[in-house]
Amino acid sequence: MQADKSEVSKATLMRLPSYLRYLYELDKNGVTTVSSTMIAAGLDLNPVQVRKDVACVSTVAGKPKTGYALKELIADFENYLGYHNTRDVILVGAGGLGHAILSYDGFKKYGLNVMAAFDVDENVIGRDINGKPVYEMSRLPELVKRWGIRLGIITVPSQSAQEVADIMVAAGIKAIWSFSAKHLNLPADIALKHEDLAASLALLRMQLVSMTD
Amino acid sequence: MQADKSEVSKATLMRLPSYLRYLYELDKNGVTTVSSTMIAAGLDLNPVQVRKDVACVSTVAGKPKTGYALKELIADFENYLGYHNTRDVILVGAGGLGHAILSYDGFKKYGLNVMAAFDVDENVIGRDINGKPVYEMSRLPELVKRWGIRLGIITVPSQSAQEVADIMVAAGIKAIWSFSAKHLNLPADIALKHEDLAASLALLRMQLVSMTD
DNA sequence: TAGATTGTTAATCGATTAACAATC
DNA sequence: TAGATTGTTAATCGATTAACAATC
Repeated sequence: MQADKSEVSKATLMRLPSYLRYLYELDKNGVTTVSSTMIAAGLDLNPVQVRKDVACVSTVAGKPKTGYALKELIADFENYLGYHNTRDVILVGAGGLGHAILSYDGFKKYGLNVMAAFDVDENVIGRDINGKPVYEMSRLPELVKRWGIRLGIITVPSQSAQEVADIMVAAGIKAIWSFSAKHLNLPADIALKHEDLAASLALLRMQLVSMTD
Repeated sequence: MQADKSEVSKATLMRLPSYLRYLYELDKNGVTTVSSTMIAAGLDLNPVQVRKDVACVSTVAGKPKTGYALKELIADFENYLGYHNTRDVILVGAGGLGHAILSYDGFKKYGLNVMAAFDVDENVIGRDINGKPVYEMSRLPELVKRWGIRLGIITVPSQSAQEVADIMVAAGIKAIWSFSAKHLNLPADIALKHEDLAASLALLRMQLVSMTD
């Protein structure tokens, strides 16, 4: 019943990876069919919401009384999320967080391949982090074009984030994943996802305060 | 006009830190008053939304025609977000990401002080990361109680995340900030914020695909 | 058959945006 | 005064949840 991808809500899209992780777990435990009720219980969600979300992704209907065939459902999710369709990306800012991301091989299973990093710091340029070369910033445009890169990760201090984003966009990058604490002004046709840890923290602190103070 | 904190929506709460960052920038540039229109333009938001958000936080009304007094507004935001009210926290999992967080001193300005880290890896236990000691996991309950810690950060591999969360809760921690790709089952009275990078990535990839494929 | 489960339509809830009176 | 701006009420939009017929 797979819907047109543009019709799937942002909220649904962001839940899909957690469904898939749960399905992998069930699969590892030898489960062969799964119901919306089971998924909902496992992830603290509403069963109706699970059925709606699954309907966006799955190519075959679930069976009343039994639920969904697990292997099929996993394949549908992987396919929908493009986990087998690897995309090359680059990263700018080989500092603490950049280093951690370069060292983390887990993005590969999400279909993300970090080709290289870029930095302005002489001390890291030319080095190798987890097998990934760190190049001088000035080489970014050339290599982005050569590799056909469309997604860039920003892990630089906030005061440099806008400048780096502008360089990425000029080089032809179409989507930016930023971990810098800075609002980026970008052309409307560039996709942007900003990880704002201060925002998360504000939410968590307030929950904590309202709960026990 | 400061509203009861529990009435402020999650969405508003998560925007507050980005407002404050923008206000700091204006202050640095010598600006003394700011209008909702200006903030909205700077952060790509709707001016009405800005006025509503500001009303949740500010203790004085804005002036028609001129806007808000910048210094006052900054103080109100800092106060509301508790940035001067430092909270001690601990972190479990001194791997790549944990290391990056321990090395990052920027959380201090958000009122977060990472006291120490815990791990099970013999190679990091006893070491010091950015002046913060790494202790054996078994010492967590004792130190959490001694220091009165109420917030814990989880940066362990996903297969250990639930176990670590259970240990934290048993030790008296009331809020968990998790970076592990795993849904955590927790008592209802524990606050949880899960940073799901796979979810962010799903959103970004889909924007990219719908835009240019 | 009876009962658990799916898929969908309708109702509700929450957040954003539009409209507008009040104000400096 | 005229005009820009605030603060609030009403309308809209989007996402979640409830209700329920269809189905194996």
